[in-house]
Amino acid sequence: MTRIRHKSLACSPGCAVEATLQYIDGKWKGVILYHLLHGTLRFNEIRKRLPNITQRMLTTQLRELEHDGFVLRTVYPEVPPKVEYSLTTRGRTLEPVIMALKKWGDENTAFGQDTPP
Amino acid sequence: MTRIRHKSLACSPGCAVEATLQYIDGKWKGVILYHLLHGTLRFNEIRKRLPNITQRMLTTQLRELEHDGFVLRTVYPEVPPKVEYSLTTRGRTLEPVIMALKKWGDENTAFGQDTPP
DNA sequence: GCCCATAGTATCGGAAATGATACCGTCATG
DNA sequence: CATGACGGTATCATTTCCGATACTATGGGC
Repeated sequence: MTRIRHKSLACSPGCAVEATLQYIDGKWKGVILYHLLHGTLRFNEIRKRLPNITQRMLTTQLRELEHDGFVLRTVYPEVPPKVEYSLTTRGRTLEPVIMALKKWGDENTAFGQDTPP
Repeated sequence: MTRIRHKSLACSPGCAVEATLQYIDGKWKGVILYHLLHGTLRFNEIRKRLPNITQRMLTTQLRELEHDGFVLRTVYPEVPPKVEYSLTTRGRTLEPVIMALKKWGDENTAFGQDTPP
């Protein structure tokens, strides 16, 4: 059910590079983590920030991030449901990585913008 | 023929993160770039450093890296063939990204080793 | 009674990424 | 004349990922 990533990983030195990439690949995880760096968000709040993601994708990506220990999922027993997502301590260790990605993207692609809510 | 990556990219702010990831995803590119950071390498030298990659995969990944302007491919008209791969200036701009990935991997996974040739 | 919001699941199908395997050309060596 | 080194291609099968769509539960407001 939960995807079986992080399989063989049989490179030699630069293996650490691959290992890290395995965690943040998946088309949406990078951005999700980026947004969570700025604070706790509810499910639909994340969704608004990722206009093209489907509900299913967001759910699975969040589940994987949770499974990998980067994200904390807090369910409030209310109706309508309320679920908050935030970074764990381990999740925050990815900050330098995410920011390096962001920086490169800003400087080398057509995305130097930041639209505040 | 050449894969059509870098498609929609319709996230809002953290888009730059995704944009960068699109270039270095692909299961092998990260490591390839990492090894090339240390200097020019021939085809089979790279292959030795990535025990599990198939010839086809190495070729396609290198072609994509070349297409994206990160890698320079130099063919020497000799027999047997000799082809060298090195980073372009643009390729070197990825160094902080690669090193951030490497560092995180070293500190947070079971890959704190570096086996010298 | 009916609709809405929230945070999901379930199911299906297609596209894309990766892997396995076999083959190619040329010259040097034995 | 067979073999090996090097840097590939070609073809096919499989795995994996991703998207579209439909469905669910519950309580509050109208």
